[in-house]
Amino acid sequence: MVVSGEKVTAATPREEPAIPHACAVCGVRSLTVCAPLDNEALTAVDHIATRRSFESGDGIFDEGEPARHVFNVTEGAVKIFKLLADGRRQVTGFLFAGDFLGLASDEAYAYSAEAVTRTKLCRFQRRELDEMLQRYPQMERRLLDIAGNELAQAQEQMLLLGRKTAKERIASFLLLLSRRAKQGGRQENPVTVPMSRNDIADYLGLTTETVSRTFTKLKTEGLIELLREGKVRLADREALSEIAETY
Amino acid sequence: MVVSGEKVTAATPREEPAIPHACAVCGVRSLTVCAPLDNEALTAVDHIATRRSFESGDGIFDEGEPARHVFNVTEGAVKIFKLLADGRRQVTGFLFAGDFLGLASDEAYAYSAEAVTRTKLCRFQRRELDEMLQRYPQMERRLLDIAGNELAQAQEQMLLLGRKTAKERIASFLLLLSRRAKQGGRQENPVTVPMSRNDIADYLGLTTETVSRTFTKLKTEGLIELLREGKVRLADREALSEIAETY
DNA sequence: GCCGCGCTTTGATCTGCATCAAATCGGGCG
DNA sequence: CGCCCGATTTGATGCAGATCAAAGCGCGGC
Repeated sequence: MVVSGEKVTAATPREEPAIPHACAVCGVRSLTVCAPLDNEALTAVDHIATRRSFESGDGIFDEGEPARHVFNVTEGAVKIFKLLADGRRQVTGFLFAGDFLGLASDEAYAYSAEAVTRTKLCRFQRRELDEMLQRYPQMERRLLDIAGNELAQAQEQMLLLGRKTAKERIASFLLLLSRRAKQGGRQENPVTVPMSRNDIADYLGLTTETVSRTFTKLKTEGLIELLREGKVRLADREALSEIAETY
Repeated sequence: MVVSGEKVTAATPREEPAIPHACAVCGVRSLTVCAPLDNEALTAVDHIATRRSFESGDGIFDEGEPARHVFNVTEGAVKIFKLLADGRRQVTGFLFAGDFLGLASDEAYAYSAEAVTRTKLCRFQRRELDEMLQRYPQMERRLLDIAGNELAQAQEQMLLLGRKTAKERIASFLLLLSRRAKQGGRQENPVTVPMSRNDIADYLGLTTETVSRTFTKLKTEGLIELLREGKVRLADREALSEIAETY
């Protein structure tokens, strides 16, 4: 298996250069399924991992496809989504550095995944990772924790989709992004909003227009400031929290 | 009655109870986290389990409460839900015999749980179950599977809440109930709908009135029949599937 | 068997967000 | 630097489902 490198060295069937190993210098390890691993386990994981890069908009996998791989996001942002036959789309999550991608017990992916920004992933054969999980039970326990957190997050999102108003949804979303940025060691305020209005709309069960109008309204009310490069300053976090009714 | 053909360790210092343990005769074991356990493990599980009964409407636990227990539903139906400060409610799931209740890695329950019908639960101290999971890795793997399935189901529900029309939601819901009834060994058609219109509304992100109207419309169109005791006959499953766009 | 009350159904009206439409922005590229 | 095109914002109108209101009904209790 050749890691697709730069064109200049394309002919060489050699693997990555002789860095100790990539996992050893992984900046997001403490956030991932790899967090509890000792050196021996980490070396083993390193041997079954391959790194892949994606440009903004690149598909990573499609719903229904055989789920042969799982991933860790090491850089960038990813959206996962489901489609209806007529093209209606629901974004069921955004993933950032440290997040696990591909958790689903079934044979096939339950959703599609696509890079939102330039993104780097750490990829595993599911079968090989399963062996890992058997060898290192602390890894399996960690994965169960991750699954539990995702489930709680999913339920929070159901509450949002089923019962919150547009304004509450946007406030909740901004606070979620900020919270996630903080826990990933990124800047929490102003927060970077790397996804398009349309992606946000499909995540919040709204339309692009409503998302845009609601941002404008929050800005007019002085609760947020819209900055360059998709950054948003949460000017009155207190008030936003009150509106969101959570976090 | 002793389960025949299984090994009985002569060295066991403890007597088995005169009555076989409840786990041995558990009718839903094959559906639960206990499915992969051998006799020894099952006996251990039996010792840390207590059985509890609930009447329709009884609370089982509340969101935010310290999550000291986890449960298996052995009979009946349970709803889990989250509330907003002003009383808006989102039912995030209905659980039936065989379902696991309380999966959430955190210290506190992420949602409230309440019996929808007369219900029986098998209750574990979370701490004791955790020890179990360490002793019996196949149980932990099973739990990870369960979590994966719940996650997939949650995403399906987000698609429903974010993007489906009222009619599509009701059709999806009826098919889901029927599918779950089948996999739990209950009658799939006509399907029993044990929860109130209001609970259904709070699950589907609608109002009671819209749920009622939509049932009526489906009936008028000949797709379903409303029978006694909350049973619904799916008269044209084909058409319902087409409307639901899934399953 | 009858009563009463909560649940469900049906009806009339209202509204938040969708839809349709069009300007404006902004950033990548020659 | 200026052009171009998709993304965003803003505006006008429509509608699915919410809300408000009032009958039906069905089930448990007596």
